[in-house]
Parts: sequence; structure tokens; C-alpha cells
Amino acid sequence: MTTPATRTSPRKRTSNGLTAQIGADEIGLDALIGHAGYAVRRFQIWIFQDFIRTLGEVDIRPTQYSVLTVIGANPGLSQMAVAKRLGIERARLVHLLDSLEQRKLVKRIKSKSDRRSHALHLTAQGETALAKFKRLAAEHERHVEDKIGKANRERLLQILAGFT
Amino acid sequence: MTTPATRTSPRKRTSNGLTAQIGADEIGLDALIGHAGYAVRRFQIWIFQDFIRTLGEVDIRPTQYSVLTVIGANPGLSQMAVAKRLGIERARLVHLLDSLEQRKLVKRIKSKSDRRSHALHLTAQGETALAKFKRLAAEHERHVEDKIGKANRERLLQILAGFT
DNA sequence: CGCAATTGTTGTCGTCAACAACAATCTTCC
DNA sequence: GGAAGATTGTTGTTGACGACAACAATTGCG
Repeated sequence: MTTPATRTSPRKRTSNGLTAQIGADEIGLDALIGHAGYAVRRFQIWIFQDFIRTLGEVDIRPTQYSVLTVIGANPGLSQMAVAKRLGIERARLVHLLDSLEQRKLVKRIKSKSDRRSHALHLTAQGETALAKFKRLAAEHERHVEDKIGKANRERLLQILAGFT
Repeated sequence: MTTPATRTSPRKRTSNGLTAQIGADEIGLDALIGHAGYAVRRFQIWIFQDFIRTLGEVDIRPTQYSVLTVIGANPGLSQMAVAKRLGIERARLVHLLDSLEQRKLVKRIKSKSDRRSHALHLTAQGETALAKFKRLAAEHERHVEDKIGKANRERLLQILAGFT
């Protein structure tokens, strides 16, 4: 937990001779505390690890989940549209869909109105699978609540609503 | 950042129009909204990009900045201690320090008390450089304030304080 | 002393963002 | 109607990053 945030300057003389070995929990972060990016990075690592662990039994990672969710809610989207909406490179989405298609969760249907693009749909298997994924994702979300508190999670979502 | 330049393809329905092409901003996220992880991921991408851009003139990335800050505040630390404190693999820290040492910002001093380890220090050049980095980082932090609001940034730091 | 643990290092593997190039196809404009 | 330009999906490369495994040198402990 390492909460002694009030520590200021734990430096011990080391300039030439003996090296002062300090425990990791005694090291001052100084300017790092107060940087939103640092806190957000650490939190994002934690939250992704919990997501990956909670959905480990179904082998679904956060990005895969977001793709499935968007396709499920908007059948027929093109790869370009999905990529743009989720902030994923379309080059990257190709591999993601290759994987999901091999697992029979998604299918690419050649669009007749624009033969360059594919209309993305969930398979029947994908629909039922996504339902299970959503239950597990909800469980993960409860872990977040346990970690930072229900009210804080709500506030967090509210603060960051503009980025979704 | 959900690039503002992606204002493309305002077309919505092709002439024969079987497949409905929708603009990216009209796509429903459904279950994705309400997931803390998704919002945090998008926010983290935005904040890192702004950090990288704001400190682009000095070519310092977030991880490099965190390493320099910790060493600056705690001279003489071993690589192990820095890695543990920042949640970086010690294997990864090797390359980070190689780069920073080549740029004459950091020096590894062989510890006499434990000849396995190195005591990490900023060079004189590193000290003055870090001062400049901190000014630019503060500017970046103001961008965050502009984006989500001063009060929200404070609240965010408070909520995520346990992860630093 | 001898053996386990630690430290820095090297290497591999997989994820992810950012680009670049390309063929097929569509749109636009002359 | 047709050439020129843009878009879509695809392949490939690069670099940052996290996770692991193995290794030599060194330390610490039984």
C-alpha cells in the first residue's frame, strides 16, 4: 500500500563512499506526485491487469472486449468506422479481427454497396459469448469499486466522460 | 485525443445504400460507457501524447522523466531500488539508463559497499536539464487542467493517490 | 566454508501505437 | 466517360513497453 506520502526527502549521504540502501517504500517521489499522468498510468496498469485476470478464463483482453462490444451494439460497421470510434489503428484492427474471426466470434461480410469494405457482425456464438464477457466485465468493475470506492469510481467516470 | 483531423467522410448513405455507413461520432458505445478501464485508457493515451508533445523539444518521454525525477530526489539509489519504486522491470531500466547515460544526464557509480550495484546520480548537466524538464512538465500539467478542469484534476489525483 | 539470494545484464516474446506502402475500389471533377 | 485523387483493407516496419528467463559477479547467511 505504501502510503507515507508525507515523506519529503529521504536522501542519505552517498556522494563518494558508502551507498545508502533505502527500501523502495521510503523513496520520495517528489515532483512525480502531483503529476496526473503518473497516477493515471499506474492506475491503468492495475485496472488492465485486473481486467485480464478477471476475464482470463475466457481469454479476452480489454481491446478485444471493446471491439466486440462496439460491433455487438452496431452491427454492420466497417473496420474503418470501428477503428475510428475506438481510437485503434485500422492496421491493428486487422489482426484483432483475424483473431476474433478465427474464434468464430465475429464475421466479416463483404459489403455490396462498397466492395472495398467489410460489414462486421457478431456470430450467434459471438452473441452468447459476449453476454458472458459482459458479466465478467461487470465483476471486474466491482473490483474497481472495491479498490477506489463506489463514489470515487462514479466521479472518475464523470470526470473522464469526455474521452469515451 | 480522438484526433480532430478525422473529420472525414461526412457521407452517410451511398446511392443505392444497403449498408448504412455511420460517422464515427454516432456509433453507440453501449456497455463500454460505464467501464472505468476504457475511460482511463483513452485518457492515459491523451495525457501521454500531450506529455510527449510538450516535452518534445527536449526529447524526454514520461518514463524517462519519472526515472530522472526519482534519481534527482534520491541520489545514490541502486537500479533495483529505482525499478521497484517506479514499477519498472530492472531489465528495462538498464536500457533506459543506457540512454540517459549516453546523453550525460545520469551517471552510474560503482558502489564500494556492494560491488554488485550502481549508485545512480544526476550529472551537473542532468540537474540543470531536469529543472527545464520540470518546467515543461508543469506546462503539460496545465494542459491537463485546461482539458478536465482544475478541480477535476485535483479530485483525480486524490482518487488515484493510492497508486503512486 | 558452501549455498541461496541479490544485482545488473542480455536476450526473447508479445502487446501496442505510429507510419509507410500497396492493390482494389470508390468519388470527384473535367 | 475517363483520369486523378481519396478511401478501405492489408502487409510490413519501427520503437516503446511489460513479462520472463538465463547468466556472471557478488553478497549474505546458515
